[in-house]
Amino acid sequence: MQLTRQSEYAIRTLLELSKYSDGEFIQSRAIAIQQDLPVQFLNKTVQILARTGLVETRRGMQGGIRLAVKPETITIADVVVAIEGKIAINPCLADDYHCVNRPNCRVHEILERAQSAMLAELDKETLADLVRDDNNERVI
Amino acid sequence: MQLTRQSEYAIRTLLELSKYSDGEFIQSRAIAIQQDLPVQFLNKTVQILARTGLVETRRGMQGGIRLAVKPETITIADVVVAIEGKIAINPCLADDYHCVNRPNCRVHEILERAQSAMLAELDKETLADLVRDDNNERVI
DNA sequence: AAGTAATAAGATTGTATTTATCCTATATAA
DNA sequence: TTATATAGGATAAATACAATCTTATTACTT
Repeated sequence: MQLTRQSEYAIRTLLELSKYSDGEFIQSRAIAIQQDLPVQFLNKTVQILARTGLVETRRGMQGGIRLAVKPETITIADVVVAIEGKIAINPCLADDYHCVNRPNCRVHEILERAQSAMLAELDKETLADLVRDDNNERVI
Repeated sequence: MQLTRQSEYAIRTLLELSKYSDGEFIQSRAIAIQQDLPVQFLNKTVQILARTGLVETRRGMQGGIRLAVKPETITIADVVVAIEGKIAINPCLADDYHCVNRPNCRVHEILERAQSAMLAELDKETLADLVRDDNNERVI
């Protein structure tokens, strides 16, 4: 329903991975330290990203995480949708929500417009855009 | 953090009141029936709207609720902010949120831009706009 | 003055969601 | 075969959301 912390973590994770986009696997622990995120929760987040095909993972020694696609092709909206599923800023915008006022409801219509405006904004920026302007230097 | 059902209820309530904007007090029960909302919860919502000055209430017989301002001057954003307080579509946008990446954080920046786009959309429409196009006829 | 009708306000409850953490399993390289 | 890293399930703690209950307060009506 909303943009959770996990979405933010996912963005930061992918942002971090974008800095290394030359095929090498980065350990989740390193990302967690770098971006100050709880490791275990980050691992859960990575699992989701892996299932949706945004990252590739490798277990065992020399294992870790890497982008599965070019950072130019992933928008922030892509990341958010990967984590949250279909967005609905208000319950009445959810697919399975039954409302007596449908389908001709001005409230619904306006909320939907607001949501679209938000998602459009998130769809403007790719990971590549972000990493280009990011102030956080690569430390490790 | 998000646009709750209570926000939607508030919008619907004010929308309903806008249909009668000639100074008469409408009972919350009538609004609840008209818009299919839980009465007690609606009363809570009205209390908030009253505190923020959007509606006036009167107790006792012949009492009820009415708009405190003209429907042309209330935007949907006004209503949402009245109910939710300062909006933050992501925890990192909250005022009291401490983040190591501040103040130079691209993620924060983009989320903020998305939020602004959303609020701008909600700020475009007033209650008067809504009631003009509303399909729900006044029944009582 | 008493009774009735309406909202105000505080307390409480139930549920769902969010944000983790723990533990065991599985894969992989050295 | 051992050390290392993610996978996945279970669970827990915290928070938020939605709703209800109860008692007060206000105000008209008779």
